[in-house]
Amino acid sequence: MRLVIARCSVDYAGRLSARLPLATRLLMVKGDGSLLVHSDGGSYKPLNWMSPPCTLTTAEPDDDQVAVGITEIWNVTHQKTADQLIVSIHEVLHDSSHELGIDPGLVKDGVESHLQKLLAEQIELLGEGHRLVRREYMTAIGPVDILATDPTGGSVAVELKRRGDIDGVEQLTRYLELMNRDPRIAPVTGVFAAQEIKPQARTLAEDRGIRCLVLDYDAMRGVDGGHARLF
Amino acid sequence: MRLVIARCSVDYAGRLSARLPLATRLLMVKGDGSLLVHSDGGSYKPLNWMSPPCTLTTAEPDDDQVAVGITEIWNVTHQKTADQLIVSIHEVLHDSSHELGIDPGLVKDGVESHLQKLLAEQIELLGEGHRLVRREYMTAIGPVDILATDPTGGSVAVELKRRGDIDGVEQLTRYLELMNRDPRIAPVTGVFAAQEIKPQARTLAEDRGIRCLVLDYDAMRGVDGGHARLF
DNA sequence: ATCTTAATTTCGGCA
DNA sequence: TGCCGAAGTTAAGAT
Repeated sequence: MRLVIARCSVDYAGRLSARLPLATRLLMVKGDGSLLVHSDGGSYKPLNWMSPPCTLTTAEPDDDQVAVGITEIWNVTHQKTADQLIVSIHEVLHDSSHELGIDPGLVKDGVESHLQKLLAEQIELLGEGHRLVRREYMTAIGPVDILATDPTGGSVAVELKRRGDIDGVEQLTRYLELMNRDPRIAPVTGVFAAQEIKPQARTLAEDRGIRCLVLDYDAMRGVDGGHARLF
Repeated sequence: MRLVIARCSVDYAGRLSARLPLATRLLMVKGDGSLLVHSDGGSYKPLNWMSPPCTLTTAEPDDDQVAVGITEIWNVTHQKTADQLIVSIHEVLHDSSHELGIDPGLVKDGVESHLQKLLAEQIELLGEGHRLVRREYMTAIGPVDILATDPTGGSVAVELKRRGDIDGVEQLTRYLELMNRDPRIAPVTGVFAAQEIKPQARTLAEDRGIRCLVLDYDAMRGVDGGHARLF
């Protein structure tokens, strides 16, 4: 990885056109040739960037460019889309290279897929006598997170979210509409399950006859054998 | 901005738990105290990070930590959510600080508004005999991107997206419901126009009697007189 | 300030 | 490989 602090301007031409006026910024050149342009604020998104696979070539400025103070030009071109990022460097304040090696990568815990797996294993959290039919039950407009049956043998469609807001209720509503048109599985009732359900989402769901279920992730994981938390 | 290259491991505890095993990485400390952890690959998203507003404190490792080779501990805590990022540093390979100043920011050109302008100018892409009524036609629940008339004099509401997915169909459906209740403009038909329409969105749209239209941005820009690109 | 919508989204999973 | 949905989404615009 190469780190350059430079006074520069940046032009991007690709899916849109964009320009960064002259200022001092960090240019991060990664091992795969990709480039990030970062300022000293904002959050993790760079001011501009080029994703791999891409190639970086440097060029000498022409006379006009020298006249306005440009000392070096970087041209980063995407290998498939031909998107282009052009960095006009006026002054280099720092330049260092570092060998990082490949990264083992991030290990996550506590995402929706895990919650889905736990609820499938502990399907009676939906109520006594419930049975799992299958996870990711496919419909024409997408997969229902969990399909189950209630004690009477009726179908139950479960939409699962980490945080339950209105979008999730809308999503479940679409599934229920579609599935209730299919005589093979109708009637289907809905359960909206999340670690946290926002009041507006609860109101909308209950107005539509959808049952809300708040899940305790830690408790569910505890039942699962309780592997320790990080801290 | 402070740039540190270090062998380190990172633990995050907040909305989820995550861990980065020991490896050499770039730690970028921005002027607002936020921290990005970057590897030498991937795209612009860091391996892990803490968004502002947050505070960085450093601590000496305890005896156990010294025993496993930790020389320094960084604790980055979000000021509102109490999310925590803990960097256990084993070895510092580079450490430099740089004054960047505030950035003038990115100037963009060529997004959805441009597509809307082009379609308004080339309204017959909706079909022969169509006429523009107006862009950004206001309704009680928000502006319809384009309102036009078809050859029979009926109203046509157009929802425009760069990428057409289900949300856009829902949005247009709401507009159509509302407008068809207004006897002055009813009946109104819908057109869902985008550079790319996802299959599920197309299914939902056609199920609701909404016509789908795929737009070729480059061709539309060419017809527009072909104003020059940046390069 | 809060909410809604777009993004040069990126990222992971599954057909 | 391509499609689809989630993300510690982030960011910009409107209310």
